[in-house]
Amino acid sequence: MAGGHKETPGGEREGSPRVSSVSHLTLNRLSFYLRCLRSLQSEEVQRISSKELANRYHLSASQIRKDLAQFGEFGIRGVGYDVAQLIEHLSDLLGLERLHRMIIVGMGNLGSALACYFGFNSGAFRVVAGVDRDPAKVGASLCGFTIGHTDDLAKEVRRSRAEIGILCVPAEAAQSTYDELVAAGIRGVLNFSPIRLRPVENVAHKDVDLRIHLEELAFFLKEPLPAD
Amino acid sequence: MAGGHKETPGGEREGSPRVSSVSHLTLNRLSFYLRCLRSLQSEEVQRISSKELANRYHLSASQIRKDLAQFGEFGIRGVGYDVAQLIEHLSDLLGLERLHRMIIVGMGNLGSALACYFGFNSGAFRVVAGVDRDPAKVGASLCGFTIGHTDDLAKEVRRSRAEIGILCVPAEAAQSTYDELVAAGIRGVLNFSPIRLRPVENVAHKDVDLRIHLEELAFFLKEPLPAD
DNA sequence: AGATGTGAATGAGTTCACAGCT
DNA sequence: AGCTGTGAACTCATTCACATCT
Repeated sequence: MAGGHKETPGGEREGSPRVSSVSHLTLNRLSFYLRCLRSLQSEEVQRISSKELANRYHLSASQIRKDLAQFGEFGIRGVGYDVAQLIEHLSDLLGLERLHRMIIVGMGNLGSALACYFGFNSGAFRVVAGVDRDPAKVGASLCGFTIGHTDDLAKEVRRSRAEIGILCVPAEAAQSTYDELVAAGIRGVLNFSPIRLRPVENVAHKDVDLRIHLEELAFFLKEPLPAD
Repeated sequence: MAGGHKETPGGEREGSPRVSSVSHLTLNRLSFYLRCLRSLQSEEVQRISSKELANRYHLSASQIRKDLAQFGEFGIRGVGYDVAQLIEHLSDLLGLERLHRMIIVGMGNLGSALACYFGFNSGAFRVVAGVDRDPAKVGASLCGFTIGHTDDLAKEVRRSRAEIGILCVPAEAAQSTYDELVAAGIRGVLNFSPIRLRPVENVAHKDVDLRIHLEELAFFLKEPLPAD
């Protein structure tokens, strides 16, 4: 087996040989903390302790501290954390201080939806291009860009200066499209197709398998309802 | 899932002891194994050892065996696993033997896309209903059902006999809509809204936060590309 | 022999508990 | 006093190694 990267088959696998090894669990929590802090800021809260943050959002205080301490001393002992400052630090840490341009490959149901999805077009993220194989779709405009043809993928990536590719093509096309994206110089890929990609060095990579989430739910629905 | 790792999807009550204490990591792997096995079956492979399965799909042989052994002795020592039999066992185990009817709440970009998404309308899953607050959307037909009004949520759930709710409403509406779904008798919820729901006993529950995946990617894009 | 199933060892991730700073 | 930051304890998850079965 090649380099020892940890994998969670079918669910989230996370790419790139990591130099600074932060677990994706920690990263996800940091993202979540950031969201909480923004909410607090809008409520004009200026300082917060790990304990209160934990109470408000059902988190663990010691875990908040551990997570943050990994990256420096952001808090003030005896006081807590400065909300604005911590937002600043976390945004910086997560790479959210600049805009990330994204291209969607495969403008089917899911691709089209994501192109206009608020979560993909707010804050540090923006969908700036999209391509599809189907000539009938090419040329259509939606949510701020005009759909190009998948044959021009590399050109579209360069033109739009996208650094993240959102892969929404069917399973059969996923690996080849991924390789094209990488060849075009993409730096990160969010893969919605239900297959495992052969990942490339130095390209960040995240699988999101929507079906698998349903199957997880199904497992719990199978269990007999405890009639209490 | 946003932060916590200790999520307890569904009210954890003692039903079958071994069934209720399966980690979601294991469950996701089982789903993935099942997919691999189906692919093998379509290639007419009849028997496979954990080692070969692992090699083919970049998994860990001992983990495959551990995962499966949790639920019984499905293999034949000295031989391997019977593909068809194991598919049967896994489908059964994951509750994929019967159809799961689903209702989408919030027919915006994402909701509409999921309604017609293949992964949500194949195998054991089918979207059978959808509702929205916007009267302009109510009455429209797509992908096999007619959009109802969110005010009639409980009625729609009953009429369509949906057991899973797909929550695609904005953050503000998420908690109240969740509560309505639960009151309407829904048994599982897949939550795409970016907030943490206060979960209810005995309702299976899974958060899928698409934005957080982007933020995870952004972190790796921020890092200096390792030259090693 | 050859592969499973499983206790034991290792490793990852989380919580505890407290030293040390404000 | 109060709260952070952190080593140590603990829990959960994966890998190893081998006894066990075909």
